[in-house]
Amino acid sequence: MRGAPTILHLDMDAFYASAEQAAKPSLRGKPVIVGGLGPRGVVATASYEARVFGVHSAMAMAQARRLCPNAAFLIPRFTLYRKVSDAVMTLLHTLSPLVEPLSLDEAFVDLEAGGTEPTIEAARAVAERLRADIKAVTGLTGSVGLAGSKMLAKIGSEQAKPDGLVVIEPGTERELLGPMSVRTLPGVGPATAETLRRAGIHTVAETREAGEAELVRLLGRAHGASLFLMAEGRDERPVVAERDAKSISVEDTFDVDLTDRTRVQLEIARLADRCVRRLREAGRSGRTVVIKVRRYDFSTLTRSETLRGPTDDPAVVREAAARLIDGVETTAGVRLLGVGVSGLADFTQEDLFAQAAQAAQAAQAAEPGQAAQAAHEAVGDAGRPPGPERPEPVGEGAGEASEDVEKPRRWLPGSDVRHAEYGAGWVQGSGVGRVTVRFEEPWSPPGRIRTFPVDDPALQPADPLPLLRPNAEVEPDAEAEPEAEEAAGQDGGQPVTSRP
DNA sequence: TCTGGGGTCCTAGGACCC
DNA sequence: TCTGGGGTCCTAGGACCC
Repeated sequence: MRGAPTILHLDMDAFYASAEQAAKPSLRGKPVIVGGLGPRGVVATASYEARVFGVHSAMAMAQARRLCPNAAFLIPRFTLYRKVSDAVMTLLHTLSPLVEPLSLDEAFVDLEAGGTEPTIEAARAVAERLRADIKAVTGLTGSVGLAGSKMLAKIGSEQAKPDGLVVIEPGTERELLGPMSVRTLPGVGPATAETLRRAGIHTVAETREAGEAELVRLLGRAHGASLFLMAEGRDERPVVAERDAKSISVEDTFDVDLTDRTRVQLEIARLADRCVRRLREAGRSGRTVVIKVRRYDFSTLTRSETLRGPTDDPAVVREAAARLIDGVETTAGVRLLGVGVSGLADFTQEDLFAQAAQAAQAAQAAEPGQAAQAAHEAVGDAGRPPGPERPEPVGEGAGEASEDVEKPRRWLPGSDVRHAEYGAGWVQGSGVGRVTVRFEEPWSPPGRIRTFPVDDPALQPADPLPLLRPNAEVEPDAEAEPEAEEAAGQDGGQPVTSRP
């Protein structure tokens, strides 16, 4: 707890939906729903106009369509969101070296570590300027909470939404928290809330009154103790700059349950390859391979296998995943499959080579019986030596030949296109051999719709346009804050993203 | 047309070791 | 042969978060 509100929490407002409205002038002021568009999709973000109809994150897309049939339904465009996010995070780093991102659209900043004077006035001034800079650099709005702890800063930004700033003055925390729902506290989800409700605990004040011993009895050691501290407004968790990932995983939900065993095995192999691709992009390797299976009835199980040493070899991960799925009954139907890797190490391929040699030495030094055992463990059931043997390119040729086959182009609603004659636009919808495109740019007036055959060669997929017109004057408080200007103009004053 | 995808942390039991 | 106690690793599941 601090005497001054120098912990800042930033939360961008309806981030994905707002980015889409900024990119697509015809959608401004209208309900926009971003999420999975398949039969089993869920809502990722709903614009405020759509929330009026009761649509919210994590809702089944089918229900969202019933509640708000006239909304624009769009697939997420993570490339765009990541670029906007990078620009925002760059602004945050001008405030302090201690920036802790929680997701693409959310972060904590320790202003005191960045040299902001520890007073309400100074913190408020920094936050107001940040909000203005975010607006200038991205065209989007973010809400900010300022408080003496992470928990209160986050509660503040929630109260500030949309497009606001709330300062929670140190000393007022207990009074503020008392009447709030216990669901407000971090770590209290549906299950914990239900446990507490059965014990007659609904508010933060009641949580406090229950006492630590009672909370520990109800919720277990760690959870009970931390909940009691939070309820008292005591939160000493420091802002920590980004930590290394501890696991990497990929998963797919299928439009129709899988029952064919061979298909299940094929999908597991593809997922393993995708997972390793991500692992390698991150420059990491992993030691424990996990598969996840969600069955037709939504029951979910995981199976894992820990290797002798870390690997980033697609064949090794594929084979481990294959062994694991072998032990899982799937005949009744599978709706989701996943493959993940944990126990991550920073090793690159070369490091692993040295490590494998070391492991071999260690095995030799051990008693013969143990060495045999160690070798067996390292190899699993596949009869292969430990370590990063048989390096192999991931991707093409890595058991995914079918992906190279020319597929019919799919025009997903919301995706960017470019037409040889009409220029930049986005897919509004498609069906029965036709695709409808609206031609507009983020800085143009709302544009017109045209329809083409899906295989029209003049129509091509495109990269997202920047949200603000390239080379537009961007002056986030230029004279007062040269650092912010630099952040805004990484590529010569062009904000957020660049045109292909 | 019920329920995504990517993560983190905690718990608990058994193996194994000292 | 009536029987410890702690520490770590592994596996599986569950709650929670965005």
